[in-house]
Amino acid sequence: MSSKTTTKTMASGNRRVTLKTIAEVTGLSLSTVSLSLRGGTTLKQETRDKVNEAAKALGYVPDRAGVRLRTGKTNVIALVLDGSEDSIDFARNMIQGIGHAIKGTRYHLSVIPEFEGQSSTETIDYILSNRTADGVIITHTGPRDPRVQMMIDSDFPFVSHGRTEFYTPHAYHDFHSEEFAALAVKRLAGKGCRDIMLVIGDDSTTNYHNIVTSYRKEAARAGIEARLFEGAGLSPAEMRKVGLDLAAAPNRPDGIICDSEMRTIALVGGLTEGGVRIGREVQLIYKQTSGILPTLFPEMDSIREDVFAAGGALTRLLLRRIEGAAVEDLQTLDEPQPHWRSD
Amino acid sequence: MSSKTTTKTMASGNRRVTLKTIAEVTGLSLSTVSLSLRGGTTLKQETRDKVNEAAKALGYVPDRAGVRLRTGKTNVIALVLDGSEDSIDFARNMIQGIGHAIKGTRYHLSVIPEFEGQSSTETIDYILSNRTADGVIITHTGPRDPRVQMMIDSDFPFVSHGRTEFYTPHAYHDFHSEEFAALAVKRLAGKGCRDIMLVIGDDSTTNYHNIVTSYRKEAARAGIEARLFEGAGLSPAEMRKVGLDLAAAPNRPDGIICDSEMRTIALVGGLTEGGVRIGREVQLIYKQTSGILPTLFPEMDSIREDVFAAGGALTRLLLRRIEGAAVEDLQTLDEPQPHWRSD
DNA sequence: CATATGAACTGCAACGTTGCAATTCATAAT
DNA sequence: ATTATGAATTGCAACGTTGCAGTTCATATG
Repeated sequence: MSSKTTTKTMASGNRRVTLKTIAEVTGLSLSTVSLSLRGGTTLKQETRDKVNEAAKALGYVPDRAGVRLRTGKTNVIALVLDGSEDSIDFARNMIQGIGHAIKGTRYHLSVIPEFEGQSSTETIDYILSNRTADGVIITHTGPRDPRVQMMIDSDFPFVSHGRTEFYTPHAYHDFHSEEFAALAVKRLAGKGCRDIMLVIGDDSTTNYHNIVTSYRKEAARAGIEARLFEGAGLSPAEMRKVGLDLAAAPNRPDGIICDSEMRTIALVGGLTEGGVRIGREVQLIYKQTSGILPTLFPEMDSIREDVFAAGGALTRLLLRRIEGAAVEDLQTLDEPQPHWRSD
Repeated sequence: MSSKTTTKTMASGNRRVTLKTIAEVTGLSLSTVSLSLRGGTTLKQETRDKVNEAAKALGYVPDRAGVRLRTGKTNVIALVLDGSEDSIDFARNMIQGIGHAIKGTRYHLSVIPEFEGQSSTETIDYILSNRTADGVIITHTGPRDPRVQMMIDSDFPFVSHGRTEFYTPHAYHDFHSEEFAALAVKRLAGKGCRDIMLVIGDDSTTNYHNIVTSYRKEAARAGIEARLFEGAGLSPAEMRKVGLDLAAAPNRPDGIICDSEMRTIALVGGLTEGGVRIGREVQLIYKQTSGILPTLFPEMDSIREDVFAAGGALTRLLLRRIEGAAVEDLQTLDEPQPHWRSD
């Protein structure tokens, strides 16, 4: 009953519109139509116009299976989705970013979730041997990430959210973690902290090493104590307990840097329960990615990574890679965006 | 140098393994191989064994494009991902649930993100006219959801996370919101509340109506005041302000039910800032889906929906629907799981 | 007038799969 | 020995696309 009807839906006797349909309508051969639609320059303008008009009028969209069978091109990009909970709403932001970037292209997004501790080389192996996508996006890379190795070896297009330490270069778009750590340390030092602590997670990632190295260097330069707390395997409840214990500890640090939203929430919960006021007894800077934390802790300093934008950037790099661009031109770093509160 | 090498990778001269390869190896015809692999019962056991062995040894996997072109079956299920931020990590949980359920099947998951306010009928229209998936999962349905209407009309397999009010039945797996509201009201009444408030979002969803109706009914039964606060369009910061104002309001409710994690965080932030202690001056019950809130507010009552499980349930329903099961058998409700704290 | 040139278009095969119609071949019935 | 029966297997066409090798046909060249 709605007056808003889909314009695309044709009269009635619906059969799929294929090249053949257009050929019949225009009176041209199938080959000509195909050629024309792909921009064959040997065709005369009149013919090309005729084909284009017919294609548009009929709502022609190339059949993915046909194209794929013939050319091997899947027009699919695959996102291998890490199970990590560190960054809140990481999946949604990343996927929306990708979705936004492929809008208007022929690409579809296939998502392959990974589960805790599962070896994701299987996933890559599957994609590689079944050519199930034209390119892959992976996240949370390690220094010698076996997935990266596999894809380099078989010269398969991919981008990583995260760097590696391979000699052979590859496409990536990464958060500038070194800069993150440096900014955070400087800020804490500037606020007068003398004994700071970095609460950090998964030591298997390149990110971990980048942050830690930069953290130590910058703290040394500022001449302040730099401790490390490895929160990797801890559950949120355990992390909360850490905060609580820290609140009561005699040698409590006067500044904390936290690289994960999940751990920030848990830690702050514990500290607060222990009577410590963030911004007073302890300074805290966290890495912010989701918009939830600023609502929760509007008065806290943070440094932001825009995951939506990262998804877009990764996708654009990948598409260029698929089109054959040199990997050296496909490496970008995302500058951390500090959000300092009242000074 | 790792000793763990992929077993699948064949000797060297790599060409894709197709039916033809198996035919050559076994000395059978292509048709026989195809028939056998699909379990042709007219073949003699010896032949079938031979084919199966060869297929396994060669690591045969049917080519998706070939199958799709021939049969029209895409072996893809599409998730239309709502942009809503209400439930934290909804996307990840849902996708992992789906991923878990399709593990071992031939299905891939294609994710189509939606953006704020965008009409998602286009998305459905695209899937429908290009047969780009065998089935669709949609979420956050409205009572007369046009997407549902479209898919019913074209008899296309789908499941929704959320019910509708159409006369024609369709497959769904939904959270039992009525039960959620009833449980929450009873709990608050049991704690002595006389004037409660439901903070709720998007009034375009069926869920909204189900909750509100049940909420009112149950409050009436308990003989207590039942207010409604529509938090739909509000940003987290605005929601926080609402909490702050509420803290200072003379007629502040003594119990609050919140249907969204995002709004819970913001509201509690505001209330707390305003000096109100949750569980003392005000009772609060929220809908919990992510594991973050219990860490943040360990002492607060909540009612849980397991989104991971929902993803799995939706997928199983959808696959049965694709296989032709009657929609009447594909409607399930997920019982809310109350988590009451210290009494 | 015969032939070369080139512009504009077309036929055909192939990608990997499936399902029907047809074929082979041994055995049983006449 | 011929034919019918049926079990086991195979050939062929088709799904929609692309790209190469032609073909057609008008015009230019000798």
